[in-house]
Amino acid sequence: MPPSPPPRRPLSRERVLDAAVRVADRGGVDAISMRKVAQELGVEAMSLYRHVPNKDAVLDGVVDVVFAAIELPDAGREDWRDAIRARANSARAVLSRHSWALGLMDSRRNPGPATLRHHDAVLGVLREAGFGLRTAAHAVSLIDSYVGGYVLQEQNLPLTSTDEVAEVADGILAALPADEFPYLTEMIVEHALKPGYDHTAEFAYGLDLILDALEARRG
Amino acid sequence: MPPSPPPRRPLSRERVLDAAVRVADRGGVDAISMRKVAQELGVEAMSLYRHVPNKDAVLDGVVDVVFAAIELPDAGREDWRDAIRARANSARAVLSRHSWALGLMDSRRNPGPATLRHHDAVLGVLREAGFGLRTAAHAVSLIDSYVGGYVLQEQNLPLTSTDEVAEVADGILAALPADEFPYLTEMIVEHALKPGYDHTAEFAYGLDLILDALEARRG
DNA sequence: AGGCTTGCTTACGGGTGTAAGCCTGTCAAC
DNA sequence: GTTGACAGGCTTACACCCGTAAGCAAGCCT
Repeated sequence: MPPSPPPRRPLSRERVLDAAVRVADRGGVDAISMRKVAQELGVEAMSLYRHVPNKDAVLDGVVDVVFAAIELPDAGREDWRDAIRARANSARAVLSRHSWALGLMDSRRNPGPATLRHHDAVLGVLREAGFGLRTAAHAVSLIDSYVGGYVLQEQNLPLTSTDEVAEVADGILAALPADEFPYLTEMIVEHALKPGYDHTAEFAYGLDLILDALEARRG
Repeated sequence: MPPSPPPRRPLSRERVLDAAVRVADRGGVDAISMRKVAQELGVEAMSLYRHVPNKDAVLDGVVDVVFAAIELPDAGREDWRDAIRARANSARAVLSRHSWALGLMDSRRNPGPATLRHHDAVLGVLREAGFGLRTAAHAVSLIDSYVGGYVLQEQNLPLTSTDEVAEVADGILAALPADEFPYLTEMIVEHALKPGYDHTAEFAYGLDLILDALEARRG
C-alpha cells in the first residue's frame, strides 16, 4: 500500500489565517501578501480565494485570531484586580509575541467575535466588582491604553540581553555630546546598563499602580 | 518685467520631510513613496535623491519631524505634574494629528535629535522634582505607555460626532445577539451613545490618576 | 456517472525603490 | 562679457512585487 502520501489536509479559512499570522510574525504586517501566505501553505496564491473573499478579510481575520489567543479574565476571582492582572499579562504576552498586530488593529474597523467577547468579559469583571458604568468605562480605557502602549514601546526597545542594551546605548552615547542630554546620559549609564532589567517587572509596576488607584475610586 | 514667476524655492531635506508628513497625513504610512512625495512637491521622484540618501532616511526623518512638534516640558513649573501634563497633552494632540507616526516609530531604530531632546527634558523634570533614578524610569515608562496607548485606541475609535458613534454601535448591536455580550451592550446603549463623550476629558482622567499615584510614590 | 469542491495556470494592470545618465539654469572667475 | 563648472532636477529603464479576474483540471462524494 502507498505509505499514506503527505496527509494533505485541505485548506480552510482557519489554516489560511494561521499561515498569515506566521508570515507576519516572521516579517511584519507588510509581509502578509496573498503570495507569501500561499507559499507558507505550499499552495498557489489564487487558491486562497476559495476560502477568503479578499485580502482585507485576511487582515480582519488575523486580528481576531490574535485576540482569541488572549486569555479571558476569570470572573470567579475574589479580587477583581487578580482577574484583570492575569488578562493584562496574557494580553501583553500575546501582543508582544505578535507585535505587528497592534498596528494592524488601527486600520481594521470590523471587530471580530473574539475581540467583542473579550471586551465584554473585561467589562463584566469590572461591573460585577461594583464599578459604575462611567468609572468602568474609564478603567477599560486606562487599562487598555497602558497595555497597548507598553507593548508598543517594548517593541521600540526589543533588547533581550544586556549586551544588546549596551551596544545600542553606546551608539547613542557616542553619537551625541553627553552634556547636551545630561539626564538621558545619566539614565543610560546608571540605570539601563545595569544588568537585571526585566520587562515583566517593569510592566507589573505600572499595572499595579493603575489597578490600586482604580480600586481606590471604585463604587 | 515678468511678475516674478512662481517663487520656485529650491528643494531641501526639510521640504522633502515636510512633504512626506503631509502625504502620510493624507494616506497613512504606506502612502509615503518617493513618487508620491515628489508629486506633493511638484517634482519628479529621482529629484529627491539629491537631498536624501534613500527612503529609509525619509522615514527616520519624518519620525523626528513629528517628535519635534511636541512641546517640551517646562522645567520652571512649581508642580512637576503640571509640566508633565502639558507635555502629555501636547504629545497626544500631535500624535493624534499624525496618527501614522506611532506605528512608524517601531520599525525605526535611529532616534533623531528631537526625540532624544524630548526624553532628556522629561527625565529632567522628574529628577529635579525629586524622583529617584529607578522611580523616574518607571514613571517615564508608565506615562509614555499611557499616552501612546491612548492615541492608539483613539485611532481605533475615531468617532468625532455622536452620529458616527451611533452608526458604528448600531452596526455592532445589529450584527450580534445582545444577550451574548450583555455588558458590552449595556455600555454601548447606556454610556457610549449618550452625547458628550470627550476624548480630551477621557484622556485627562487616566493621566491625572497616573500622575497622582506617582506623586504619592515620589522620593 | 455526474456534479461539486478544490486548487492551479495564466494574465492584466498597476505600484515600488533606485541606478545611470542627460539637460539646463545659476553664478563665479577670467 | 564670455566661459566654464557645478548643482538641481528630469528622463529612462530595470527588476521586482502586488491583488485578483477568468477559466481549466483533478479528485471526492453521491
